Amino acid sequence: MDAASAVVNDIRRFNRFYTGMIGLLNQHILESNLSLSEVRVLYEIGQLGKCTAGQLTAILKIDGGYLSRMLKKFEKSGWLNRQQSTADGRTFFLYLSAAGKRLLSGLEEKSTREIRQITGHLSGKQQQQVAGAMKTIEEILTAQPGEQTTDIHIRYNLLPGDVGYLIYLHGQLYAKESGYNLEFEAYVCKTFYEFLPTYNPAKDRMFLATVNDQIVGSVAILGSSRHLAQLRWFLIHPDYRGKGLGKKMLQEAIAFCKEKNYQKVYLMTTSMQETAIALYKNAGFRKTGEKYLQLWGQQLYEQRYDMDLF
Amino acid sequence: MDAASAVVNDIRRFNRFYTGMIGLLNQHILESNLSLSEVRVLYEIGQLGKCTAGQLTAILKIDGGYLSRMLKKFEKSGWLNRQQSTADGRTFFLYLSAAGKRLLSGLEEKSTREIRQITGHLSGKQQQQVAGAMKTIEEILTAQPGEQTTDIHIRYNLLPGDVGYLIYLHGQLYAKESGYNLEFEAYVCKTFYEFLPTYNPAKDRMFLATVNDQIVGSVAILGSSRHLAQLRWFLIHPDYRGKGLGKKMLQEAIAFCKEKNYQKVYLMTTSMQETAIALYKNAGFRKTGEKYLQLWGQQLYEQRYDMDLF
DNA sequence: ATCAATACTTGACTCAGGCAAATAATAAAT
DNA sequence: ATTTATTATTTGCCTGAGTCAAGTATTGAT
Repeated sequence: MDAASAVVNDIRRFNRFYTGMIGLLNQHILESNLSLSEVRVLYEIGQLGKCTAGQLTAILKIDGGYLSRMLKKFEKSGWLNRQQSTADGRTFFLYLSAAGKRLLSGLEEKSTREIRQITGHLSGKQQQQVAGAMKTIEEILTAQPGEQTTDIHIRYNLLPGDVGYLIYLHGQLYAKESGYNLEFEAYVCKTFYEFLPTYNPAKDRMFLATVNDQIVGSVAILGSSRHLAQLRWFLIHPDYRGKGLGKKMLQEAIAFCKEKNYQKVYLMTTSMQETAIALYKNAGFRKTGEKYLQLWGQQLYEQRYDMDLF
Repeated sequence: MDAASAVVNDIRRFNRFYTGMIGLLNQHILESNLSLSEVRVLYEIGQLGKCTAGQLTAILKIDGGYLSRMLKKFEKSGWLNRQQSTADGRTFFLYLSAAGKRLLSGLEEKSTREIRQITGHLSGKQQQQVAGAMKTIEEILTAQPGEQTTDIHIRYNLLPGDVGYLIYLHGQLYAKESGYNLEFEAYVCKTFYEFLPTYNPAKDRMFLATVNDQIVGSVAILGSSRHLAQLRWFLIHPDYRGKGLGKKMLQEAIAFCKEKNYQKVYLMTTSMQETAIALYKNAGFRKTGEKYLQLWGQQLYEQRYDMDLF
């Protein structure tokens, strides 16, 4: 079975599962004298505030006639107020009355209790996982084709765990993509270990691209001397490549160099990092040195790139 | 709003979203002359193979009378065969006939088309993400309270990324739980950097507890000399504490020491690591030294624990 | 043999919800 | 200005999904 079919099966499976789950989670509706559709309508009016019947039929995809009767019932029960539009006498604006709002919040409270009952025995982390997974599904499935779904945030401070996570990313990605062995990870370890005691925000800066607080890209500028800076630890997680993130981060890094009046910035890389090198060149770096090395279980050319800033 | 309420809201939100989604995904059912419940029953019989009406009411939580009529309809349509149990004349075993199976596979095909329509514009990765998120939800929500949901696996080899991830875990957890600053993470970096070049499986061993290939606990034995070993990097992720994992890992580590004929094993820790110390003591370690230090942004007692192995 | 429990069936009913025609207001066309 | 088409909502009419309770047949326990 190919990957696409597997996905379809997973989704179908989940549908079946969640059909049952929704049944469980909507039991409170059974206790009220409302139908699921009625609750959905009430909720939607509560959310939209001022809306018309037409909007509701479009959003909830329910029959207009059915809705009309529902609204009549709501009005009769005192949950809903209607106000004819002055601009268009055919339409009525719908509002929940105080009683309607009370009803709705009562329903939400019951729903909360129900959800708590189902998720109560889960650990905090599991609950977070479930909520996170739900968000993922919703975001991806509601995204319009081509729309940017996840927003990437860049931060500049170094928090506990960041260094380790960066080493992890380097170790894992370079092993996967370039076949580097564990020595490389030890080397990265060393670079961070040597850097940390000298870290000074006045001359050094980290750029950490994060998605949901998880690092997906990095680059750093370290002041080597008064006039020379080194660019290090440039890395973009494969899932977030091709979105201009790398370019943006390099731009920010170079802007920082200029801001701090460095005259030159350089970086070390290897011939294997073709994608990164393309970005370096694009940003204005030029190759200034090359040396053949056998390192990290690979045969490679260590290269130096430099860039004059002013 | 506290975290728990946020989770509840996320779930409620998802319910609303997925209620609509299920509507979309079940449109093919409208085209057939079957109700959602009928399809669910057909599917369930198809899955279970040989089942009884009672089982179905229990699984799908539908009314017995309704089910009875449904089954009659299915039988009449030639989709279902019933066979009275010889052991219990009240029950009938239900099977789909060839026609029933055909009907079901036709429905699944339509459903597949529908899912493809919705997921078609997504990238392969996004589809994987959706499917993965769905699995997460299902797994977590179907787990029984107290049930071991995730199985923890212990491995002994060091893969690319492991070192970085361990540093990450140390940096993050010690910062959160003991307030250590970044210097601590640098220190951990150093310990790994110094260890890696000397790593020798004949005398050293890592123990990495993983869940879905993600490290959730660790401990290591490093041979200091022919007769003395050091236990290091003992850590259990908070979500996986209190399950006996720490105890088990220490036991394995000590067993390894004995296997390699070390006479003594020692470890360094600080007075703040009370939970770990309790486990150390329980495993047979005794405190042999203590020194006051100001380190990692904290005031603490560095302690040494030793254990004679034979 | 009797009685209670279990597995399913049948009868009687309700009400959610769909469809189409009706009504009423507005916009467009002549 | 009048007709015609369109849109927003309402009403009448209907079906069938699903519920509840009583009924039948079988089994197990005493």
